[in-house]
Amino acid sequence: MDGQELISTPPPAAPPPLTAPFLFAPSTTPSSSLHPLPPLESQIIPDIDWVSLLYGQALLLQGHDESKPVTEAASSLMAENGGCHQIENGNQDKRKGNRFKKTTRPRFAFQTRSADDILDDGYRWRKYGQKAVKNSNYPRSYYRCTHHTCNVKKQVQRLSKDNSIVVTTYEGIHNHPCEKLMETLTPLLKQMQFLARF
DNA sequence: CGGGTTTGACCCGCGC
DNA sequence: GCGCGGGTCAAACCCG
Repeated sequence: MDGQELISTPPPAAPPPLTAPFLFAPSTTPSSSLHPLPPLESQIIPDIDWVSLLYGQALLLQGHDESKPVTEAASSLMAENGGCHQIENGNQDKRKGNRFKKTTRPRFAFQTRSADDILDDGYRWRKYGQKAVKNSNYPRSYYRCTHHTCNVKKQVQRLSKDNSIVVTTYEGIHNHPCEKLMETLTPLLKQMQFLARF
């Protein structure tokens, strides 16, 4: 996370009051891949909570309804916050099985100014491809979340206009806790549970 | 040896 | 129908 800056525009409407604003602040600002990315000189947020950006932990902290799948809860949360735009994604899993099955997956893109292509968002990613993209000097990298039940993907590409800008596109929502955040929070939660007994 | 990366091949949608 | 571009696969390779 060091040396990375989120570059994005504020959402059209003011974000709703949140129980943990510090967690949600970045998540209300990503620019959609459906729309032109914001000008580089727009708002810069130096410290980003990448985990909350992906909603999963925010849901855990808010104690989301266990009966609901995380993805569903996350989708509704996203709709509430108006932070992410959903688009219809075709062509999922083209290669094997249900090739032309159309699915709707949340997808959003944002820009960061960073020397590193890979942003430490708290999740573990496995690279599964890299392609040279037309009209771009830099290749696009494809990553999948390594969690066995998670089907979240992301694409990372550096802007040819300004090679200090990295465009990251997330597709899908994590259906599992973030390992890094859990590592951090577990001792705290244990301590809180211990103190709550008195 | 297991997990991650690299990279060429393959597949599909789309525009002409 | 064909070629192009984007997305994915999977074998080979690398590394701790």
